[in-house]
Amino acid sequence: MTTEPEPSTESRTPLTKERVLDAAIALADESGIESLTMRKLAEDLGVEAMSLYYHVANKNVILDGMVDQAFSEIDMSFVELDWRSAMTHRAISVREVLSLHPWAISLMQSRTNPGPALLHHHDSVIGILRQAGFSIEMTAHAYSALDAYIYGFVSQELSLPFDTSSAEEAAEVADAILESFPTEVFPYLAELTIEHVMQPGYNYADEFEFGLDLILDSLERLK
Amino acid sequence: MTTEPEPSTESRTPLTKERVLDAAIALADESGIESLTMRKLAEDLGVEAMSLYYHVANKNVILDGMVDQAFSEIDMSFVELDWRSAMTHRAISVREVLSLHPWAISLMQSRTNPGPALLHHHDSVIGILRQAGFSIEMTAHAYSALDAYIYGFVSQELSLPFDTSSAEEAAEVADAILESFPTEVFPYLAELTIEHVMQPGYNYADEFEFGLDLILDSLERLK
DNA sequence: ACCTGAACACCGTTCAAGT
DNA sequence: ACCTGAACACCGTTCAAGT
Repeated sequence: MTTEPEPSTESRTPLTKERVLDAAIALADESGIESLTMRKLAEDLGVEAMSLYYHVANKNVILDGMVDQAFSEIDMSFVELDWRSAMTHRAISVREVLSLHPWAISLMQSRTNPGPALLHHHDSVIGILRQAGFSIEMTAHAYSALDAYIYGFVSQELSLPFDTSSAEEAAEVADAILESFPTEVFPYLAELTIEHVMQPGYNYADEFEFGLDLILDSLERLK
Repeated sequence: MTTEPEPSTESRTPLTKERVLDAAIALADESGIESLTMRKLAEDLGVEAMSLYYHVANKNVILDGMVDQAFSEIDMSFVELDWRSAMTHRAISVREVLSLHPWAISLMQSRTNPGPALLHHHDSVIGILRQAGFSIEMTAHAYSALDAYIYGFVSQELSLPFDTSSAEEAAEVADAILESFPTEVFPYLAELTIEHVMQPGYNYADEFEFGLDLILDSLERLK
């Protein structure tokens, strides 16, 4: 019985901003952004909370870094495709990354310091539209509409209290909501829920590409 | 010099859940959702923090109530219009209310208890689409796409560090971002910023209806 | 019936101090 | 150079107690 636990080799590696960021992302991925406290983060890294302040100025620096890290994970191979395929692939890839890191979209919306990965991503998307012949103005319109749609869809999806690719879970939740009011009071809501959402095979996740195509169809026409 | 300050007539009115909710909304509107603490809210109401727990089970009940209150403020007169005008007017009205209560959209996304005002709103929108001849499936597609777009646009707009209906403020912020990197590194981003965003008369807020029309145009074609 | 004081288990952060 | 203990000014919430 020694008085000190053996120091793990991991905890002996000196801290760096990178290690702090990686640990913050791992913690937020696993336990949710509300579990990301300076004290818990320090614990995961084998140090005291106060040690973190030697490597980052404050918690906001960590949050900004996490967002940019997430953006750097977006698959950029869409830059090789024609504009419409490129927009589709980038939308799917953005959605994938944001679903993998459910904290990212809310952080994005509360933080306003664009990092290098975000700027690079923006530049690539704008470049594709410009090279495809979209005017500057139409490029701005297109980018605004696509981003609003993508972020809005993912926000909605992440805020639903069930896995959107599971028809069973969706049906259960829909059923619970249905039972909270008489169907005569909200007849159209009841109809849509019973005859669509609660049907086997319904998949809210499938709505993503449908809505995306609505926007892309119109853009193609206006090009 | 009396030992007790005169009790204001206001603070003598007994608390109710409604008064707590109204005060919570007033506080969040004025000082931001991060200022809404049980202690500050109690102070505004002239009681101690612990008194609030006699009227509401916990803070989440207040947050849920605030969201539904905001939804009840949406102008419902769109129900009289043809489907396309109705969708446009309801989108504009939702955006207005969410801009008036900047805390509402983030609360909506973190809370999952739909209140009566939200359910009624959903039912009305679905009813318009169904009566206009949209199939159940197409109604689901349309609603999903429109809501994703509306909430996404408002989220983006509220997260920008300037008033989106001010061309001057947008240009200033754009200029600051531009100076954070050499223009050769992100040429397309630089071009869009300099030749569009920083031009006099540019108004990000104007993008809202353009993107909305992209979706509505496609829906009209598919109807 | 309605409100409160004291307490608990948390936060982020500062600062002087340790090695 | 890197880490920490103690402290500060906060949180939401419980509970027994006051009127």
